[in-house]
Amino acid sequence: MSETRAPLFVCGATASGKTAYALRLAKELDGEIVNGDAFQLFRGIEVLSAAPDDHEKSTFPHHLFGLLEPGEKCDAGRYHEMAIPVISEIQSRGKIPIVVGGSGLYLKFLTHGPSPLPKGDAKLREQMEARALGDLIAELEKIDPVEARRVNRANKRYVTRSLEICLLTGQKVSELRDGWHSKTKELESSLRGVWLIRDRGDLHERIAVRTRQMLQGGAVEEVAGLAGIHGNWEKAIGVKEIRQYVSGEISLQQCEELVVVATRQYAKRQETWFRREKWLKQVVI
RNA sequence: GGCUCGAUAGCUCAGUUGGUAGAGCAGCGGAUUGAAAAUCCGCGUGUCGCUGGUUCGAUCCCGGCUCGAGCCA
Repeated sequence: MSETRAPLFVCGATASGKTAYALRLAKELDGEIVNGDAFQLFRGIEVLSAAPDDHEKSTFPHHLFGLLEPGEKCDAGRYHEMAIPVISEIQSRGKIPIVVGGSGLYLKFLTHGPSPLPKGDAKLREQMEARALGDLIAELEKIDPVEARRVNRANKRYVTRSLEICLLTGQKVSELRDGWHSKTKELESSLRGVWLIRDRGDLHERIAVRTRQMLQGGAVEEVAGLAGIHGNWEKAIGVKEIRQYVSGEISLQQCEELVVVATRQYAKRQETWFRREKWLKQVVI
């Protein structure tokens, strides 16, 4: 794997202009685009997830877009498994993989590698979901007191995950995680990537415009068309709001306002994530 | 024209028997290696409409004015 063909990461908040930036890079560096977005993996929600359109995709090879059925399950680990062979295949052809996306956790699996922790167990999670938070914390306390102190106890999902790992491995999560974290630190000097930063007001404006285009450009039809199909895709911003609109609970204008707000909040969380990735080169647009 | 009610944070409103005020939402900040566009945590940002009066002290009480809603003419 030649150094010059190492993947280049293009990160940034939603609506910051990653797609356009990546296409320019692809042209400049003779690269190919690899999706780094958790929701653009799914087929049938291209508009809702702001995936690149056919015209954009026609200029350079695009990988990992719309390859999952809407009903399929996915997680950061599966994404990693799918992306690694695609990236090496691009490199083997002498091209540079340009990974574009805003899903911090998914990208981190690519940049830092997956931890040796076991993947989620749906059945176990269902059981734990039914239990009280205090009960889960008490059990975690018995198995791994260090983790019980360290985990965000207010976040049932994180407590559940910690306990899940203990139960599946018979080991202490805290020790498993510590070992892995210490190993990934030195990796960062070899990573290449940019974080596209846009002025907050400008970003909000772009979110407002894009949300309107999305709702008028087919997102409502996409959501309506997938009625009855359950899976990860339903957690995309806009699904809940569009369903409320379709059922007549709220007006289209209210729907638009709610989606805009949710998108702005998401963009802020993304910036918090990328701010922590010190290896990313900041590019102010 | 008369009467009544309202005017407090970006928005919707609560409150102060007179000691310069607080909720929700928005906003801002943070956490986050296998659900992540998820999930969770922290932070109040204010000429209390304007103007006189009473008072040691007024956002609160009294008068006037402005704006808004309603009722009566």
